[in-house]
Amino acid sequence: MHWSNGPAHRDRDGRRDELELPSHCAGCPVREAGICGAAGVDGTRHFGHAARGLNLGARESVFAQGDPTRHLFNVVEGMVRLSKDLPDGREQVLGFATPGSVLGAHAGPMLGHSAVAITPVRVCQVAWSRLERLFDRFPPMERRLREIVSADLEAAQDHMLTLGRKTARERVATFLLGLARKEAASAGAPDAGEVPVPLPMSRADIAAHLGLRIETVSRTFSEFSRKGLIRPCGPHRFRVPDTRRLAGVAGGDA
Amino acid sequence: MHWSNGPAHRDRDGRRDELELPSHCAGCPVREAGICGAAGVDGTRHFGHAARGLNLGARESVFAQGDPTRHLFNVVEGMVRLSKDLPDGREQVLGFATPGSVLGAHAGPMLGHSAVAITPVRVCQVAWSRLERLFDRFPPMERRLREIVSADLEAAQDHMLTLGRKTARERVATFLLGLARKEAASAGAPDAGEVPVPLPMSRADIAAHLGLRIETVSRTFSEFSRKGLIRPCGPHRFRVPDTRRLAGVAGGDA
DNA sequence: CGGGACCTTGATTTGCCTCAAACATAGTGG
DNA sequence: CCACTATGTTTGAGGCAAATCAAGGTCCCG
Repeated sequence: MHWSNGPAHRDRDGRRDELELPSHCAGCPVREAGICGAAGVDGTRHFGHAARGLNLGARESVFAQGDPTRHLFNVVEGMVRLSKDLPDGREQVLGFATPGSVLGAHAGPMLGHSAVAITPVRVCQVAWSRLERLFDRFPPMERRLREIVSADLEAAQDHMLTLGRKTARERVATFLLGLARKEAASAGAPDAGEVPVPLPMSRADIAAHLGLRIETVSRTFSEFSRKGLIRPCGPHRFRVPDTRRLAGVAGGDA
Repeated sequence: MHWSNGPAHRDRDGRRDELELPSHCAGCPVREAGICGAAGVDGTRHFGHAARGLNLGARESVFAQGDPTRHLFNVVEGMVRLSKDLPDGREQVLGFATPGSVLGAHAGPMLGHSAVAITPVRVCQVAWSRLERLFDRFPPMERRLREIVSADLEAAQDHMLTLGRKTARERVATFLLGLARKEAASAGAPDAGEVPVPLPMSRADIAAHLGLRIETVSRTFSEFSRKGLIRPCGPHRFRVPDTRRLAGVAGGDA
């Protein structure tokens, strides 16, 4: 192959691509799931040049409630806690963002919630001003963003059902089952059983997510352990021996 | 004006427009707020031809949880109750759609909730298959839809805070205040005080929205009346004498 | 080995739910 | 026009699930 002056500069179809991507995009694990991958290699390249990679340590803030809506973020690695505060200090955790999640997709000029890293986190940051120009050029990117926001809305609606109508036991079971299913899906496991599920957030975060108090969450974890619904491996990891049984306690959701 | 062969066939800029719109779009009150108005008169015309107007009576269903995602709906007139059911019959009302709201913007193949008319309703129905072609031709429409879905997501997040962290009194106050503000905004009033606010939904709907029981909602209404926080005009209309005071009971939300 | 953050467990209180019944209001048919 | 029913709303009394109050335990890190 006399025309090749280096290894793997063309992919198996003979098109150039990886070569022309910004270095921080080349091995990105969420490219296909994220906005950047929606408009082909050309779109990814332009997106990559408009974006900036950020690394944050645990407890560092991505943005705070009330900040101006200047950037969109794509979570690449780690977990981010999204929360909304009442003026008197009460706090609701809206959800936990994982790789592939989009943050900051607000319609208004102010962000309605805060985003704080729970674990070390890598995010991709793009200014809205640049993003709008990208969307004009690559409409599939905007479509992808719309689909992601729609999926977030559906998740929010599921959680409204949980908060409004489920008991403490059902809420905790729903939460653990959701984590386990997500973990199984991202690990490619067929069923959520016996996959060790990481639980990086604190009991306080879980309580604030489920509309409960720390003590109630802790008691419910203990009860589930006693009944064999979960098998904890330290306070921040667990297994689900019988997915079906946990789903029964969770009360379904369709 | 010898070239004019009829009244008002050209607008004040001299361009043709109303003339070429489908008759059901000509006087549409939500055109500017909706998806259809996002891409100029040309976009509205194409949207109007792809859409079908539907009139529904109270209690009639727009769509049901589990239905395939085939159409997008734009509410033109009336109020629609969005709800999500648990298999055992418990139900959470996710929200109440009013003129301008978009329904059926789901990413997945199945609808995650039901939509039922509370009052007589007029909606505009478009098949997703046609809508996607419209979006390809008029990207601003897709942008508008994205913005609407983002706003819905933010509303859902506000409601998660209400469901997860507020007391019964705060929930009811938040709900009534929200209705009053929306009514004042749509009536063009500067403040929500003294505008009579319609309350078309039943106590059961309100309870199912706020994660409470009917009795609790009714008791709280009675308490608010006694304290002068609201002035009911029959069970389905009320006034807010002092917006500030009601907002105090609502516990804020930013 | 001391200090602090986090988690678990126990005892008690309470806000909302549950159960129960009376009271409106509207529609129906005699 | 008025029983009669169905549907929705209000009010009352008592119970319970989760909050609150209060220790004590565990883990990590300096």
